Amino acid sequence: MIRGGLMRLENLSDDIDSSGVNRITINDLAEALNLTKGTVSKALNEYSDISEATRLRVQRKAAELDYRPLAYAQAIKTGKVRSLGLVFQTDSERPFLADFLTGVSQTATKKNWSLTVASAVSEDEVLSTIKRLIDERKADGFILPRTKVKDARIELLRAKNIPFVLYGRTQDQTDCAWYDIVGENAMCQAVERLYLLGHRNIAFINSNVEYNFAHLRLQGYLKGLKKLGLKHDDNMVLNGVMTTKDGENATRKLLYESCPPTAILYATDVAALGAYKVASELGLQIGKELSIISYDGVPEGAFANPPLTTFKIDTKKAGEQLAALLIKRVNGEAVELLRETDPAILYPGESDGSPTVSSKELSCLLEEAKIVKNLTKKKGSVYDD
Amino acid sequence: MIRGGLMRLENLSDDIDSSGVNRITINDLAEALNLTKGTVSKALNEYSDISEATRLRVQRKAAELDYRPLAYAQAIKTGKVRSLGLVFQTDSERPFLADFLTGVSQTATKKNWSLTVASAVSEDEVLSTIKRLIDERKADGFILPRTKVKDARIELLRAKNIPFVLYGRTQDQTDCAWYDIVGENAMCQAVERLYLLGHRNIAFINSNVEYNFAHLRLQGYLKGLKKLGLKHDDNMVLNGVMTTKDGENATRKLLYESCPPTAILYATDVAALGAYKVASELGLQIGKELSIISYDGVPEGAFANPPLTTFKIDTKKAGEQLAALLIKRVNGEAVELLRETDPAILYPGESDGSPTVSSKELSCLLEEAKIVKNLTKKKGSVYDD
DNA sequence: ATAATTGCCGAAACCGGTTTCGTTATTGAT
DNA sequence: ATCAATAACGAAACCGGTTTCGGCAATTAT
Repeated sequence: MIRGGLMRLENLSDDIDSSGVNRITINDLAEALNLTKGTVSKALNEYSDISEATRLRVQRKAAELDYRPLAYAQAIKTGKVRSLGLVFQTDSERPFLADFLTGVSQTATKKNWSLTVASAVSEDEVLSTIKRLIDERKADGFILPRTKVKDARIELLRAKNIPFVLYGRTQDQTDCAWYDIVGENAMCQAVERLYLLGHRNIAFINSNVEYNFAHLRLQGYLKGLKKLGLKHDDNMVLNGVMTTKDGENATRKLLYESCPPTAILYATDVAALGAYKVASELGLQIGKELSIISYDGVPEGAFANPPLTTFKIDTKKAGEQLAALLIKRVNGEAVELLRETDPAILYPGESDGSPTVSSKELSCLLEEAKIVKNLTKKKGSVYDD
Repeated sequence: MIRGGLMRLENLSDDIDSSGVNRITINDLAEALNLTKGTVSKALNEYSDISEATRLRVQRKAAELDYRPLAYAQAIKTGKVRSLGLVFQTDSERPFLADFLTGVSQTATKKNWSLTVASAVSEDEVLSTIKRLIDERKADGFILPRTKVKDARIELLRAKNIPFVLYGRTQDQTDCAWYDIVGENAMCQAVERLYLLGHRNIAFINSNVEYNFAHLRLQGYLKGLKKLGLKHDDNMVLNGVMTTKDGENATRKLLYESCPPTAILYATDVAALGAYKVASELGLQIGKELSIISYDGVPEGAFANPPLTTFKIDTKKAGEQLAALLIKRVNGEAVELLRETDPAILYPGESDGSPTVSSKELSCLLEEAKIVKNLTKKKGSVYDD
């Protein structure tokens, strides 16, 4: 530990020894077996020029001594660190993150891989963070959540020839492996369900259509309308709704139309939760005068009153699948074999039902409510921002 | 790429080239500068035996060529991969995880470190996962969230001499660095606040006292009682309440006591949220007949009706501090200098107020409510499990 | 003027694995 | 019996950095 007069200027102390205390290396193992480390390595990696007998002998001894190769020492030759990269943008994906991480990391752990995560506040920062992780080889490949129709991350990784898998799909599918829930089918199914309940004026509150999932859900909604012979009204579709507050405003806007919808379909639960506030404000009973259906299956939906009818997605499973797919991708499997989808499952709540009033009657009801509301001073919450 | 007849049995394909395409290595840099790689390395690492002039020349050239050393190649000599380890147990810490990760990873990124996360379903799995990450050197040190009074993770890392920092404190503080919010002060303050509002019968619904934070919050509650000359009643303290459902049951139990509390203090928001269901069930107005205060500052609390009075913690900041502390720890700073705390900040909502009824009156009210409730058949939710 | 010191850099070892290539003993073919 | 092929392992190069050590030139001390 003595450096003969030289010093790293920034180094603070050397007395911490967290380094390989008693670590057993491949040399130790080779010595114990009276073999060379090359042979041991080949045995552990199942090379064909090692006899069955010595392979077993080596593997048994390795297990006995609890030998585990240093990931970074392996990487220096193989170029692989057995780590999945995940860079998420810190905005609205909150409700799913924990489940998602659990899924990804459990599968990674099971296969002796690990997970390197980073967060970034903007798209540019996401890109630069991915670049850094690539350059330093902290990850062998990346999981890209929330894919956009045109996604800069995909272009980057494609250009650098780094493996990746999408959570979601995208426009240009070249080199893309993915896992996705077919949300468009769910939306179509939702329109059908509302139609069968008697609704004829069904609106759609969508997320930002830059995201591929929102793009697809809109298609599903439109497909549902077409299938049932309902005509599409541009005023009945609002895009770009990302938060509960947005959802609140969008809902209000739709209800203030001259011919308000008796049912609203939401692309996301967070948006749909905004409807509850508007409904109580306007004295509407959700599931009666106004029916709503949405998508995601966040816990808050189940606690809402009445419980939200929604299409639930299994976020943990998504994480598991994506981890497995990416590992295969890094190991060189063809992307065409690495594309999976699952359906979203409907969880009926009590937020949808047969309309108790027609669109016109609803309009009258709301006219009255608006007058009452303007007379009553709203009491502000301390949390209001 | 030809292996002369040999083959790794498990390998699927070799034609994927995600390895260093066009990566610029330290050799390239050395060549461009007409120096040896050793000199370049020393220049970049600010060794004192490199002249100011060449140091600058090297660093400029490195920036120009966008040279970034491979983390794993550095690690092979230094033993450090510049990565923070975080293994979380997948149970109830959901609401904080996203913010926490954001904080940790942002600070890590800023200092050119990365974050390796894993999840585990049990304490044993947490321990084995930490062991694996150590053995493979996927992380240089660990952040331990949710420390227990006696914590097996601490014992493990202490024994292996691996750096770690606690989110929370613990009983045996040997070798421990930490960041924590002084929740015990918040609890004491809450008791005081309720006392000043006129409450004399204040109950406490606590989390599992195995966790150090719960242990401390109980101390804070007791200290508050003592300070104000209120006598401590064992029936007014319930431990082990972890979920909203638990909180509901615990609240009900307290209210069914012969002398029910007019105010309940909760160690966590998730527990306190259970009170809302009980209150609506029993026809109690929170903030009037029953006052509640809790701790954490989860978003749901602000949306609750009436909004929850709670002590908010800045989880993102906690992540940032812990990342910074751990990096310093890995760099060899003494633990005594790496211990930080912050106060929890009170966010007054409307869930606490002067009691509108005495404890005895409340008891009568509840007696009536119970009879009514038994007559009314409760309509089950589809989400009930 | 000579010896000792210092500043600065090159040469080479080293870290712990993986992979290539060479070597020996054995087997099979002619 | 001879030769080619094969099976199984050893020897050594190699990966991309870091760190030790040695050496030369310039400076300082004697």
